[in-house]
Amino acid sequence: MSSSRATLIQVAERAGVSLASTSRALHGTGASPAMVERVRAAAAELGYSADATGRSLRMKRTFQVAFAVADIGNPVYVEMLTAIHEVLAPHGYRVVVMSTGHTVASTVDLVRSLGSGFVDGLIVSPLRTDDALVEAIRQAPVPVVVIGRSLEKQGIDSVSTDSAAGIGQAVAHLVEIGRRRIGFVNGPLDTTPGAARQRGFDAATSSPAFAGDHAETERADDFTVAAGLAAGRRLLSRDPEAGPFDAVVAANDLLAIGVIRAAGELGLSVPRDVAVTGMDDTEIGRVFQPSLTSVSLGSAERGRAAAQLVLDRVGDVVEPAQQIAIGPHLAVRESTAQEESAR
Amino acid sequence: MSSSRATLIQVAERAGVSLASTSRALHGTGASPAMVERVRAAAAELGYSADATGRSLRMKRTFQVAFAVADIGNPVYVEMLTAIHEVLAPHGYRVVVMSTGHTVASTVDLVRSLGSGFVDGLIVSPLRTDDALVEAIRQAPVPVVVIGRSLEKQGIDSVSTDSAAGIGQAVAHLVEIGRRRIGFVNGPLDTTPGAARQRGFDAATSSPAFAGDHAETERADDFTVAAGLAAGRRLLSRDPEAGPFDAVVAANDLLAIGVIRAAGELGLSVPRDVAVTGMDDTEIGRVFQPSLTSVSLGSAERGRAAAQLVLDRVGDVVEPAQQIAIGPHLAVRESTAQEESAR
DNA sequence: CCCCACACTGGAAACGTTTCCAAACGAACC
DNA sequence: GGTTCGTTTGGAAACGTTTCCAGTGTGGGG
Repeated sequence: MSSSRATLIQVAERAGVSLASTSRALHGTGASPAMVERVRAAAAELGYSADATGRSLRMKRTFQVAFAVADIGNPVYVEMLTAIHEVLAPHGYRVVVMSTGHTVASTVDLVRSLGSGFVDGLIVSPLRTDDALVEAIRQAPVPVVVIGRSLEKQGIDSVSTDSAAGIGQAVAHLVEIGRRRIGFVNGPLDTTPGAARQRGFDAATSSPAFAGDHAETERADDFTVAAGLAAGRRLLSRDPEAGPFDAVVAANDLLAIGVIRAAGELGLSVPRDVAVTGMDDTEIGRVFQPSLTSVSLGSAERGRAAAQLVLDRVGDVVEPAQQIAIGPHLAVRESTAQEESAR
Repeated sequence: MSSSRATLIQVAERAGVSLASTSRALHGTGASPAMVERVRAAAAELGYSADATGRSLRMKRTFQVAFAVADIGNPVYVEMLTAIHEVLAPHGYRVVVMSTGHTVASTVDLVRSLGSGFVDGLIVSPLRTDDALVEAIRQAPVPVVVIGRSLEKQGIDSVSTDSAAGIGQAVAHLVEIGRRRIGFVNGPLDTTPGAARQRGFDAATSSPAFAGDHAETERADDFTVAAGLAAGRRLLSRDPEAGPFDAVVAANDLLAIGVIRAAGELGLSVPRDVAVTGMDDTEIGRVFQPSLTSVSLGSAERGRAAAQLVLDRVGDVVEPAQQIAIGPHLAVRESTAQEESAR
């Protein structure tokens, strides 16, 4: 916290050569070995390291990428952040964390703020999307990659997953292990994931393979454990004519954990009485007791893909918008173990 | 992703006034109302927003703060990050996430990299500390706040907690509910938290209040669930003369969860047979079954305090290094419920 | 009626870097 | 030995902003 930093000019003076040569010598190209040696020595003596701001101004590159989500604490986003950082850091890019806020309007503001050019690209995972946001993204002065639903028609780079199909996989798995009366605990329908997952559940339970079986939905206020607990209580207290639920599909690992707790309160054993599936395949679900069967949406993989996409874009590759899709896959664990293997 | 952005010069031309006046009009000070109006209009028409890089270069302020930890995925750090972001964002500061790596050397490198001035301050929570790191921090060209142990003697701003005392609280609580044979599952001793927690356990179990009771330590390879599971198995399979363990203090929530799983495997019920405490009071522990009694070290609070400290420092307040201490406190939950209230 | 103080404006410098351009130098070829 | 080419070097501009300084104009007070 002292000693104002050395500048390139000072290095040049110390080495007794011109500013231009100094820059070249340090940066590496077009300088004689003698010059490089000389400048390096001077730089080392002064403890010089190039000022990022000056360089950014000249090069029109900040070497920063922003990652924006509504809630940085959400395990899914944490996993993405980690993956993004892992991809970007080796390329010399820093990651700036930002919050989209919970409304579309605040997300639009965020995208607009890119106008001040503090970042070379943005990876954003919006909870809700509308035309204004799409338009703002299209107008953005730097590459923007959306993690969420595919925005192919809109001509925007996106990394998506098919969470509807993922819910289908969960339902298929439950049917396969003999469950017939399946409840669905979903989050708010006005969010992109909420809507998609509802579609997935409705489609799966109206398919021929499900014919004759029973399905109902209960909606939680939020994608949290607390909301899942409340919704789980409501759902499992219902008394369908077809008989009690023997399985619950949750739209989320956190909701699933809430549901499992609700089941416990009501004296139901998981998975014996009720099998439960989650979605996102988070660490918290993996270590839970019983460990949670969950549909992985490849959070880390999506993060990596998005980061790579930004990297490509920043490299001036002007191509049509790319759509990358990461397929969901089911990780089967204790919460849906076959009856005989459950202790 | 189009239209090269408008510059202040263009706004000035459009408004038909000088560059200087334009800047003043937008920035707010010393311009006539008419001028402000005129410039504002021009800026709006051009969709102007000031370039962060140019401004940074001139003002010698990046309006960015870095937060560096070994593992961004760790729930404790996520909580800190969230808190830091909440404090900094309203002040117009962006948060850059960085990784310290797992060695002291790489942390030193990171601190040195501050020399390139891409950030106005740094909040770092190093797993391990040595003289080289302390020296690097002292030499750093921007304010650095350390979250971890107190660095008062070294004259470095720090936000610390007394995790040793925290372990003491856990032990006291266990003694209070009648547990007499307490095991301790700790992480690596060569980390700052590992060392402190061991000290805390040793102190607590050698105090008069503990006289006559039994204590043993088992060391996990890491602060993870998997390591906790392995260590838990080892510890609980021991057969002390004093009788089987009726409580385990874990240095960490993740370790605690591993221990609980190990107990389950060995047919031991928590909390009836073995009470278990964790540390950090993470969400994952709160929602676990049984919910985890845990020593809160105030992660969010520490994050907030550190952010505030950086903010003060950036505001040129040159004062002696500050030490902020956040007291630990115990959150009692199901994993140490009294025998009679356990179902 | 003159002068002074004040509010406002414009010119220009500065922040630290990279890179374009021209000049200088040496070597190689005819 | 003169010309040409290629390599290396230095001067200077540029990136976009804020702010110092001097200058202009207006108002009011003497």
